[in-house]
Amino acid sequence: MRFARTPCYAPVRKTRAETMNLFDDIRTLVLDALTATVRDGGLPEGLSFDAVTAEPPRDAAHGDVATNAAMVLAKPSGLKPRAIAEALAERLRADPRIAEVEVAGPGFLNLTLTPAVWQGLVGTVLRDQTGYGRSQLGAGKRVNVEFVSANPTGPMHVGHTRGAVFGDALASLLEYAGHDVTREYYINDGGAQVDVLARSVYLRYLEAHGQDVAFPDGTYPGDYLIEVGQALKDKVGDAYLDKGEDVWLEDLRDFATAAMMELIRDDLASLGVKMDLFYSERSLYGTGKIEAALADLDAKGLIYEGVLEPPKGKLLEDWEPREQTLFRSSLHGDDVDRPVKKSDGGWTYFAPDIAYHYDKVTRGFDALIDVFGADHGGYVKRMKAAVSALSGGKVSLDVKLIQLVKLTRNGQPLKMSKRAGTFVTLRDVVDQVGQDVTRFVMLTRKNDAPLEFDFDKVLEQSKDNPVFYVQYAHARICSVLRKAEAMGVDVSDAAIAAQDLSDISDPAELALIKKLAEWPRLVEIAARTNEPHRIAFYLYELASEFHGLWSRGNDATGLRFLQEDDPALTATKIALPKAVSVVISAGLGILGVTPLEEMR
RNA sequence: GGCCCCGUAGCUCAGUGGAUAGAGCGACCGCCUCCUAAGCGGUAGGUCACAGGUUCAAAUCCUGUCGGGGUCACCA
Repeated sequence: MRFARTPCYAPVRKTRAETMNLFDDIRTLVLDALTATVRDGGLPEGLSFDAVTAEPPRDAAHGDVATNAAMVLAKPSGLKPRAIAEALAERLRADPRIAEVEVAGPGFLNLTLTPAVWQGLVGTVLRDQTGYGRSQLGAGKRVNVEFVSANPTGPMHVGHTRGAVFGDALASLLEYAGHDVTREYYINDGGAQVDVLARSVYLRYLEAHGQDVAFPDGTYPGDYLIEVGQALKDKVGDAYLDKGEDVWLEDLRDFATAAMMELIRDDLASLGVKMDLFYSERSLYGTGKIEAALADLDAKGLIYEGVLEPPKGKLLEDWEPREQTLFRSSLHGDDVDRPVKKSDGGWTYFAPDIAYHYDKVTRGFDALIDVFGADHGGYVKRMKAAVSALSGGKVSLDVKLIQLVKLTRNGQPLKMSKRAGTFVTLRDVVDQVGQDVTRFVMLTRKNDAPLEFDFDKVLEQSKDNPVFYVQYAHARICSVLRKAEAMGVDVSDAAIAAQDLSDISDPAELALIKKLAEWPRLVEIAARTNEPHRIAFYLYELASEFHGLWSRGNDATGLRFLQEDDPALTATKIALPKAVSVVISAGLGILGVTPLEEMR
C-alpha cells in the first residue's frame, strides 16, 4: 500500500484508500503496520483487525490520534500489549505524517501528527469546500425517510414542527453521507377523522350561507375551516344546502383534505421543508393494495383467524374474546399478534400501514426510517415486524420517536388548549422566531429527550443560545474576510488554498484545525446513528474553538487573522477562519439553516 | 401489571466500549487604546439512580431493582 505513504497534505488526487477522514487514514496506516508485523512474524497469522480503532483522544495530552490496536490484539495473539505496541510504534514512526509515537496507559498508542498534516487539512477544506466531510458511507444505498405524516385535519402544531425539522435534517444528513434519500409524508386520509373534517367543513359552508351553526362534540371548531367553507360555497353555490351526507360527504372528503394538505404544504414551506412524495392512505383502499400486502404475509403463513389473549395485568371490563384476522407479528419480534381487521370487517389502521410499508419495500429502498411522535412508541414493534416479514429481513426499519416540545416564554410554561384558543401552531413559532432559529433550536436535543423551547431565550443573543453563538462565529469570519479584502488580499478560496500555509503553526491554531479534522468523522457517526442533533452540538464546539482563538488575538497579536501592513501574511492567516466558515456552512446547510454574514 | 423511552454537576443537557466523565446556565475571580467583549480565560461543583454480570477496558453492552414519562384488542 505505497500510496498510504503519500503525505495527505500533498496536492495530489486522492487515492481510493485515502479519504477525507483523517482518522480513517491513520487507521489504514495502523492496519498496514499490523499487516507488515504479521508478515515479519511479529504477530500470528489470522488475526482479525476489526476491533482496531483510531480515534481522537478526549485529552489533548494523549496526542492527536489514539489507537487501541495493542490492547485488542493482546489476547488473541497471546502477546503482551506493550510488546505489540512497541513493534507497531517502530513502524509508525517511519511514516512522514507521524511526528511522535507514545505507548501510554494500558496499551494505547498515542500518535502525534506533524504540523504539515494539519496545514494540509486546511488546504483540503478550502479546495473541497462543503464537499469536505461528504461521505461515501451511504453510496449506493437508497433510504426512505417518512416524517410529519400529520392528520390532514388542520394546521401543523409545535409537536409536528420538531418532527418536521428532525426528519428533514436527518434526510439532509443522510444525503451528505452519500445516501439516495426520499422524503415522504403519509397522509392519514383514510380514517374516520376525515369524515369529521368533512362534516366540520359542511358546517362552515352553512355558515358561509348565513346560517347560524353550532359545533357539537366530534367536530373541528377551528377558525381555519371558515375560509374552506367559503371556498366550498364559491365552488358549489347552494348545491349542498339542505342535503344529506349521502349527497355531499364523498365530495367534501376530497375537498376538505385537499384544502388541509394545501395548508400543511404551506406550513412545511415556511419551515423550508420539501417533501419528495405525499402518499395517500386512501389510495390504498379499494385498489387491492392492502389485499396484496396481506396476501404476501398470508403466503408466508403469517395471517390467521384467531382470538387474542386479554392484555396482561390490565383490567379491561369490556374485553371479550373475539375471533379476528391477525398478523403473526410475534414471529418477527413483536410481543403479541396484531389484528388487521376490525369486528365490523373493516381494516384496522395497521392494515393500510402494512400496505404502505409494503409499497416502500417494493420500491426498492435499502432502509426505511419512520419519524413518529413518542406517543406512538407502542406501535414500533409491530411496524418493524411488518417490514421484516414483508422484506424477508432484507430491508431495515429504524423508527425515531420524537419527544414533546415544552413551550415556554421567559421560563413560564405556555398552557395550550384547543378549546381556549391558546393552541400554538407551527406558523406561530416560525412567524415569531424565524425559520433558521426554529430549525436550529429544534435540533439542540436528542430526538428522544424532551425539548424546551422558550420564545424569549431562543432570540437571545448570547453564548447560551447556540444558534446565535454559531452564527456569530460565522459572521465574525465574514467580517475578517471583508477587511482582508479591503487590504487588497485575494480572499478567493483558490488563492488562499494555493498558498504555503506553514505559518499556521501555533498550538492554538492547530487546535482549531484539529476540530475541523473531526468533521468528516462526526458526519459518519451522526449518519450511522440517525442523529442529526450531533451536527448542532459539533457546530457549537467548533464555534467555541473559533471564538477562543479569536480572543487570543487580543493579547497575542501574532494570532490575529488580520496582520497589519502585511497582506501576504494576512492572506495566509485567513486560511484557517475561512476553512472554519466552510465547515460551519456545510453543517448549517445540513440543518437547513442559513449562515449569517453579518450581525450588528 | 406488560412493553418502550429516560435517570450524568444546584439547573438544562452532551457524551458511535477507551485513559483523569464534558458544555451552557447559575456562583466566584480576571480580560476591551487591539480583527465584532453579542466574546474570552480561570475557580468551585460528580457514588454517571442502585446492585450484579460480560470485557484488557462500562456512563455506554446484558440482567434485576428503584424513580419519572409514554403506551396498552375491535382509534387514527
